[in-house]
Amino acid sequence: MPSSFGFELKTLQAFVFVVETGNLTEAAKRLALSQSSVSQILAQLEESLGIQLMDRSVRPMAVTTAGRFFYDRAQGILEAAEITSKEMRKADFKLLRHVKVALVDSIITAVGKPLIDVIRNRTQNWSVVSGQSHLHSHMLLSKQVDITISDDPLDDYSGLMRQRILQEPFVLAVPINYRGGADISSVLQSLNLIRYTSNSLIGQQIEKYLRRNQLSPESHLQLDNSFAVMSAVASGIGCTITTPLCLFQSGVGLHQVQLLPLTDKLLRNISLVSRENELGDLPGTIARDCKRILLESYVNVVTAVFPWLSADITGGEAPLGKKASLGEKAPLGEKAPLGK
DNA sequence: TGGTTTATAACGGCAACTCC
DNA sequence: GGAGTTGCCGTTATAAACCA
Repeated sequence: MPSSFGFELKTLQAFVFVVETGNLTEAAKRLALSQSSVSQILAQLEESLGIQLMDRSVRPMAVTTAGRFFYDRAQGILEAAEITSKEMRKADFKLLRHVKVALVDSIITAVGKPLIDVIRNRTQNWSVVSGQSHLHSHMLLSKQVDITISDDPLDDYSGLMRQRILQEPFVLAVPINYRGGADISSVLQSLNLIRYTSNSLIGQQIEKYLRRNQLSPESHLQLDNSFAVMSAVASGIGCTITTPLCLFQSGVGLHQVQLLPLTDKLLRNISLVSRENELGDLPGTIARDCKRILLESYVNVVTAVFPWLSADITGGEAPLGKKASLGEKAPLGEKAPLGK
């Protein structure tokens, strides 16, 4: 099949040899072809490109300006082809070349360092972007990233592989000196609700929950990040509905607020989503590592302060505290197993 | 003018394709 | 599956152009 580019690698090789030797006969020797063949190859190359690469008015023929430009490009193409050829022959695909991961802010703030270490150890090259989860779906579908770790499992799209790495309950966060009733109606009667902005996924989930429970607190304060929300709660401005991970990643001390359970349970899932059949077992491996990291760096810390949360924070199907993240036995409060 | 380099016509080998 | 056809790629032979 003729190449749609107007040249093939072998043709480029011949042209490069002609330029480097300045001589068809010498180039032909290097290529183990006849001088005639090289002459024809060169003529066909010029015809298909529609431009003169060699000046034949002088002997030996000289390269034209266009030819000089094409020579530089041809060298680059041949070098890339050679590298690719060597890499393919080595056939070492245990490490993927470049993996791009999008992480929801709460994950990267809470466990970013160990998680990036995991990605670094599993790939040759990597890049991580953060941001709000609603932006990640488009990036994954348009192949701007390879993996997302966020609270959006992209259930509406096919051809994706999803692995839940954390399930946690939404909770009521109230100032540390709050002494009123523990149910949400009582809390909202005495405290302003500090909301997450409605364009965030977590904000939308909370709004849905409020409508379902026929609660319509006034909207005085709407903030776009967990640090701002939790700082406002800690300083006594009001209460919020959030998750333990959001509190954990906010940087506000766990002892600076009270957490109360929601009577009508609302859960938040953090999932690792990747395109099917593209990355081998890497997504599964990273998902397992994520669960381990979350158990060690987050769950154990949070449940030490709020033991009643241990029943509701799970990774995968089983409660993280009871069956550990990797199917290992690590009761909450005990040291999670290190390493793989 | 002879040696060197390049272009071109004619031809062969081979793989892919078609037809029976 | 085998025979015929086609097109591509390469070769040889040779003519033409260039240079010292």
